[in-house]
Amino acid sequence: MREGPDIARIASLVGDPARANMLSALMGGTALTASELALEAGVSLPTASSHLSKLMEGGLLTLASQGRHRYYGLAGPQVAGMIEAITGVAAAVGPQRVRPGPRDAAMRVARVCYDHLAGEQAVAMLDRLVARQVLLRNDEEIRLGPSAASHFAAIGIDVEGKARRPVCRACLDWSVRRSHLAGTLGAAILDKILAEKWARREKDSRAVIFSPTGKQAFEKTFLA
Amino acid sequence: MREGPDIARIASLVGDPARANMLSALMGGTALTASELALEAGVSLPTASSHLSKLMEGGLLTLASQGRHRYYGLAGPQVAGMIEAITGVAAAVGPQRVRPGPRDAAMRVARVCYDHLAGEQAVAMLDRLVARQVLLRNDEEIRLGPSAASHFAAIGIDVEGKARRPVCRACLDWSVRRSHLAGTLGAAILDKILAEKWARREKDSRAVIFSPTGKQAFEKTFLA
DNA sequence: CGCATGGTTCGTTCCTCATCGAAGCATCCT
DNA sequence: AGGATGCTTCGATGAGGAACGAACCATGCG
Repeated sequence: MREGPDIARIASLVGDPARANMLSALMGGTALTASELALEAGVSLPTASSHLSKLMEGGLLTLASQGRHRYYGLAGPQVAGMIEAITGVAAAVGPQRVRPGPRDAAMRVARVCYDHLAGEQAVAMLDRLVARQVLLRNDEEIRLGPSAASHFAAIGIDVEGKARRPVCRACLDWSVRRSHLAGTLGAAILDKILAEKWARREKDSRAVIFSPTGKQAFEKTFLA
Repeated sequence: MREGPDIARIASLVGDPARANMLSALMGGTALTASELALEAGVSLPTASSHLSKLMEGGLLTLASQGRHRYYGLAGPQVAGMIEAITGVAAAVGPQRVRPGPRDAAMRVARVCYDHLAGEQAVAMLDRLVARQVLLRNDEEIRLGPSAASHFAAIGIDVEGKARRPVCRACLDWSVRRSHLAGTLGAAILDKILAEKWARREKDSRAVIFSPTGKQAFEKTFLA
């Protein structure tokens, strides 16, 4: 009988399909209401409410009440990192997805993963940044190259992260079997893309849709 | 209803207390037999066996049969990383451990965490390496400093990792609330400590006991 | 070969927990 | 105020799965 942190308690919170779906949905980075999450999880509103209070009690979610709406969001990067880790194992281990899911074609091209960009576009971007040695990669480990600071400064992104998170991290993509860029840099790049209106987020989805000109600008900036 | 990797399946495997205890025990890095794991989890042998076959089916464990013994071990660094992530959240979230557990004093000083050193000694070592700028740290992110290669080469450790894992990573310590060094470098350092016989592993425990002279050598090498 | 040890399989019991309908509370709109 | 929307609580139902004892295979030893 060992002690230590109650890992079973946390894992079992994620271990229910309905709750897992909710958490996955929240990996989109935006907070969602109870009814949206109920829809996402495929359960009735009372059931969802019950799950949400459990997740709250477990400290995995934060709650922001705005009028009659109650927005639930992931409690922080550490929780998001845990979900990522579990998703990675599940993807590696599962024979799953008999059909490699053209489920939502746009989702495979580009989507939001908690607070950074994922999907084929994101994978291509990381590959290119590594090829140009702006970033240096050693499998799962990613760090800034010598030219990184000036390179990103030219785009208007400050890489001197003072935040409580790594500047760059590899995040395994479940659709492709490759990694994309997470961390504060990944988040900053997504911010940039949305701020410049190169792309917009699909309503009620994690998909990110690039406009024709936005795609050009993105490729010019990150895939050149 | 979303698809993607079956994260609930994986999480629910970890979500049972008995299985969570087994996995935690295996974080010690050494493979264990079914009966050892039954003891560790506090369940009967049949129950343990049932859990183990579920973990096997889930792809979380590997099995090595040796005569009439069957050694179960974690399936790989990715699985270990997931357990670490869950443990980190559990430690951060839990009010737990009413008594901050002098449970096993030696465990708090130094213990094995999957394949690297954890505990107060390990935390001190990471702090010192960062202070000396052998390693550069940005909260959760750790990378090699300019002098790292020569510094570790002098000790007989090659930091040029070709492995499928990051060279260095921060791993949150559940006893202290600080991080210690994981990754291939962390593993190499633990190897070194054991190879030099500076310390030995306590039987049936994750505790690592330094000999008086070994402790001196360790401090001279890493805490100077 | 026979016995002991290490492990798994089977069958049963039991309890937790997910689920939903109905009813209740809160907030906003007109 | 009255009604509508968003969400939570309550209570009853039901299913999954964790637990163990007993019996069953496999390996090693004398």
